[in-house]
Amino acid sequence: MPEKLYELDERKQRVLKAVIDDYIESAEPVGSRALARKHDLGVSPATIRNEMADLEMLGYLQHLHTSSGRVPSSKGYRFYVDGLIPPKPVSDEEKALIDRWYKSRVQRIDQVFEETARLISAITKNISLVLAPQMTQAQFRCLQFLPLDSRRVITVLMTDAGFIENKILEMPDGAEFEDFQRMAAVINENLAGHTLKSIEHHALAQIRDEIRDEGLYDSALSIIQRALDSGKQERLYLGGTTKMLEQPEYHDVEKVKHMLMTLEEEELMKDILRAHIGDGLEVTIGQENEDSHFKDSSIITATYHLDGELLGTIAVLGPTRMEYAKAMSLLEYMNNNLTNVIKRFHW
Amino acid sequence: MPEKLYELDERKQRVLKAVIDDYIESAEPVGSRALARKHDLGVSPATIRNEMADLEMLGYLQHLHTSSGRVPSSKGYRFYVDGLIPPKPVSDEEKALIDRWYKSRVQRIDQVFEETARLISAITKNISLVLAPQMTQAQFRCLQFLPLDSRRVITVLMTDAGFIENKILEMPDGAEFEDFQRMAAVINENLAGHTLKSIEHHALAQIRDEIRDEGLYDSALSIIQRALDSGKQERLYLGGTTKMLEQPEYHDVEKVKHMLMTLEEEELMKDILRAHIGDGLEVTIGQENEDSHFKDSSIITATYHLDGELLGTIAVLGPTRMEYAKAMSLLEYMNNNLTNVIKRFHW
DNA sequence: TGTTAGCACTCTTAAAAGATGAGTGCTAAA
DNA sequence: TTTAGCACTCATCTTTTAAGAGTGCTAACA
Repeated sequence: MPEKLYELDERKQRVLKAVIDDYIESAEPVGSRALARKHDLGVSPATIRNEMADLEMLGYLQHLHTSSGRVPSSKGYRFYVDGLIPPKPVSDEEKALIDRWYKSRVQRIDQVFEETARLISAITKNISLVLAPQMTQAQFRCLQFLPLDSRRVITVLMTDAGFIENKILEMPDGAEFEDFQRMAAVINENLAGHTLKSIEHHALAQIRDEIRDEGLYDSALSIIQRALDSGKQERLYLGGTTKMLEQPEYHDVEKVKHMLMTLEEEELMKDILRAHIGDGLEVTIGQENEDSHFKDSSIITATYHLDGELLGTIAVLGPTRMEYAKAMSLLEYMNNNLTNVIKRFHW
Repeated sequence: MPEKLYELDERKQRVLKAVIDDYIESAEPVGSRALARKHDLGVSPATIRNEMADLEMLGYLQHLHTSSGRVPSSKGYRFYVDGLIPPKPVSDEEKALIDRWYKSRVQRIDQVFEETARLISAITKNISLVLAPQMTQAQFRCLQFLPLDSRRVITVLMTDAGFIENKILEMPDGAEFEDFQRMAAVINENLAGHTLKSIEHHALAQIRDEIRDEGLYDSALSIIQRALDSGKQERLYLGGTTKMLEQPEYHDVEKVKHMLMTLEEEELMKDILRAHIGDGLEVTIGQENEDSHFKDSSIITATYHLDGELLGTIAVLGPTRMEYAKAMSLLEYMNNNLTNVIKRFHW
């Protein structure tokens, strides 16, 4: 049966696309009559009924109740996303909006991520997630100490991606600020250009040799350690928890509560995003989600890079009935844009 | 009529208190029979009915519909809060929880505020707002420059309350890093101990005299300006948007959406909190709120201080039917506690 | 053989009608 | 002044009814 290869003939595909387009727009189960009226498929409702029955048998559509129209299944959406989806590029107005938005709101680099999340939510009316770069991927640029008082110094750590972290440290007994400055010189010489990750594992040994003083070395070690620590975790920015209420799927407070509580589990959400990291755009639909919390949600992720280095992930999370075309092209655009915006903070 | 002075005799007060206690707990309009059963007031439902009718005439209670029990009015809550409220101190377990919470989660000072908001929401199941100190109130401690590359320096600004802000700046043409260091010395000598606010207005003139170079002075000025800018605004931390869904008042998505959208207007919320700043605990109930968005909400605020200096405000925002006793004592406790926690970051 | 019209049937949703019950207000008696 | 009693009001819950959208199947048609 060569039919097997192309399970869906051209008309079935047209019907499927029409059903999904309709459902995405209306959030109501779609019936044969309405379908025949809106999209002119050139056949009668009865024929469409037959096609829909076939599509249901094949698993692309679902019946909620014996009566009442059909709704796409995960498999249906999958086929739609993989082949039927109409391109819906980001409009010029939207591009202009995005540009203006960044220009007016972003000062510090963490605001880039915050505003990116907000922007994605504003445009897609869905929840957005932005996983900001692990600083471990970033390269060490320099570490400086500033005297604070007789017992403390401020450690300022910089990476090549424009991140600056600071931390107040107690000086060990007997140490002078000059010792710290000497240490900084040694450290900077040895570590410049290394990724933060590799610092942890290798480069410290060399420093040990150069700093003769055991006690000072130990505190240097713990200082770097602690300075790195705060930069180590990826940060997750969340947007659109208000916007999502506009989706009819969340007109029930219980569902909202459930979703918000899930989103609050930051580690879980990070894991999910990390698991989705692939190259470019990745769409995970309903049942395809491993986590049971998201069996009726879809997640679209895009990973952004800088000079070939993986930096992070941006994502849209919403009901399976989602404007995939729009969300996907937006993420793609934001993806490229984000790289540019970050570069402004990069030197 | 001496009665006028004490509009409510002792029994009326007991009835009012019982009604409010009941309503706060159940969120259902309370009727005379149920009241007589639960609280033993020693009189029959009929008598209570009469008392309630009086209380309604006097404006302390309200009728939703001809039938169905009574609900407290803003005036009723006001009387309750001012005189009837049963003390409900923070329990030892809660104190322990708070202590552990801070110890395990707080590293940087901004986390203090973030976690304070989260904690208040967790305990009161209501929205919490924390208005973090204006850094303008804080005292300038020192400003340091760090070389970044040939064209840029990193500016690090410290205040006595432990805030550190940093910012990357372009060096003006012809300037050397040594110039910046010289400038830092001048600036530090002149500004140490001044509040950030006063710096803006006064102290800069002296610096002008000491730094002879006009061009350098201008850039110094803009540097300080920009470094201060980011610290100038008060920051608002918001917590409990998920927790609020547990209140029956927010079982309607439209109300939730409305509230969340209002909360998103950061400047509006800041203004409201600023307007509420008084000494110690302040309770604003329902209609007493000037902003129309909060006519059926209550806001409890507490301001926290450090060494007599106003630092900021913490607040609980919820439906008028709120556990005032609990929220008030919690805020009072957090208030003191916050001062201690902040002191850890203070030197 | 694929397409279509027709029709019985299903099931949801909305509106109407009734039943229940909590609560009030008033009157009259204690 | 307090209380019991009773008629009355409304919200709410359940049941009933009606309407409408949609399906599935059969038979006719091109």
